[in-house]
Amino acid sequence: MALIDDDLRQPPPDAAIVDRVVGAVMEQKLAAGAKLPEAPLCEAFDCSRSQIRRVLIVLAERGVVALHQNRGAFVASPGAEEARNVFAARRAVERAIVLAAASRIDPGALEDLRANAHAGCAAQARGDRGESIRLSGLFHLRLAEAAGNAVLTRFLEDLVARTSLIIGLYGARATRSCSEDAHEALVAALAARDGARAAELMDTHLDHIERLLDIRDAAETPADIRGVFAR
Amino acid sequence: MALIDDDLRQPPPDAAIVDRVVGAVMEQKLAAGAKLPEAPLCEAFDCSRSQIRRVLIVLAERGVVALHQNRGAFVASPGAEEARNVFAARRAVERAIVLAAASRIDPGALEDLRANAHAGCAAQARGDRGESIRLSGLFHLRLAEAAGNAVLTRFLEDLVARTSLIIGLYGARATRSCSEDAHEALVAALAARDGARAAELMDTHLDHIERLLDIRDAAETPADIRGVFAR
DNA sequence: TATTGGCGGATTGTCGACAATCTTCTCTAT
DNA sequence: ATAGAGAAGATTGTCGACAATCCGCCAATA
Repeated sequence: MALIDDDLRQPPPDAAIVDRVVGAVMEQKLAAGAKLPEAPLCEAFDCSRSQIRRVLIVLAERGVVALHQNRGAFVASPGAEEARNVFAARRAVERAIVLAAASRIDPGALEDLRANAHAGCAAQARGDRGESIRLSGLFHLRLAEAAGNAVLTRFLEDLVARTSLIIGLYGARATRSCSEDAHEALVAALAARDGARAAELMDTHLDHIERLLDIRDAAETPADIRGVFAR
Repeated sequence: MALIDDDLRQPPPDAAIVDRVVGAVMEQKLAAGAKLPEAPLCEAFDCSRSQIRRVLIVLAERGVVALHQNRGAFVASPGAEEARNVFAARRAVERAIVLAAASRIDPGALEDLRANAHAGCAAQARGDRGESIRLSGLFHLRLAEAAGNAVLTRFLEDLVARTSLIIGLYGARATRSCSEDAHEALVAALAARDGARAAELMDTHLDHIERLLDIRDAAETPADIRGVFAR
């Protein structure tokens, strides 16, 4: 029996909390603009306020939450320009990732991706939107890991989370997060070690997702009046 | 006369402190691995410990400092693999930046870059290493701003700072931070709106810098023994 | 009825104090 | 003389309390 780790739970490490919040954003459990008060977060992860505060700083740095002076933390709500910039950045980063992956991916990782693409296709076929989104994000992240560049992987983690927010904000209801066929085609190109083709497919894939969205700044709300004169 | 902002100085905002530290790293005033105790930082920016602590978290998130449990903050010291990954990421990010800049840069920004490249060349000619490094970094960052993608610009800010650390760690004494000719050639390609050529030049430029370095993991130092068994 | 002003509760920001850990110096024993 | 144990000092991590600010509600007035 464990003498340590008794029934009083120890608080999770910072990174775990960050991942949980990012995960919630990616699965669209947290909508863009949602308030994130400190007290509920403390209870949810039962930890101290200092820890939550630290986590919120990290999330802000990643562009997933926005901190407003004396008003607290909110899930980020990217405007039209930022949304387009995120997609452009993703194209740049993922292009480099597939090029690297094409030349160094191992059979195990390849099979992993294939299974993921297949499962995603199935989830989408049976209308399981949440699982489909989750698997789609996971596909891109696993691919990044297979490319073996931790710096690019880190960049992509942030971009994927922000993309989820963007899809939630600008996505029409018909939007499927990822056409899973594209993932399977990508796996095929990677299996053939055809980097150029994989890069082309990835670019088309991301462009397709962006085109399915209606990225336009919303008409100014009463709240914007505040922003105009803020500071 | 100013009634506000009297002679008791208010502490600078977090972002200002972050920029100062990043700037010090870029100008090689702070060597990789240097310890950053909280108390001296508090005095330097005369601010509270909580603020410094917040800043250190941000810097850690950017990969510029490393936080060790109960040991404090240190300027990051990228290993060989991380160093190569940073260069690969820079190639990906800067390629996207020059492609965007080639089609949308305005004459003013172009002239700004030209002047920077010229000044950098002069600084290098007269052996002013510090100024040369500073201008070189500035060139890439200004170019990123001209590309108009804040997300990519942010990525590049981190990468440039980390590159400075890498050059400090692996650069032979003969290493010039940037062959400034490359910057002038880049400006010419941008002026001609030749995105493909600019991308090619940038890739060569970064590759050249990387090749001038001797990126290999050092033999394990006594200090590393601690790290191996830490935790 | 709609807008303004003000009050109370709630939330956030900051500071100081204390506990935990690490580092360094000293002393001792082999 | 060197290695190891131990104590003193310094540094970091965490918590709680207090001040400052914001939000929602209610009344008052035009």
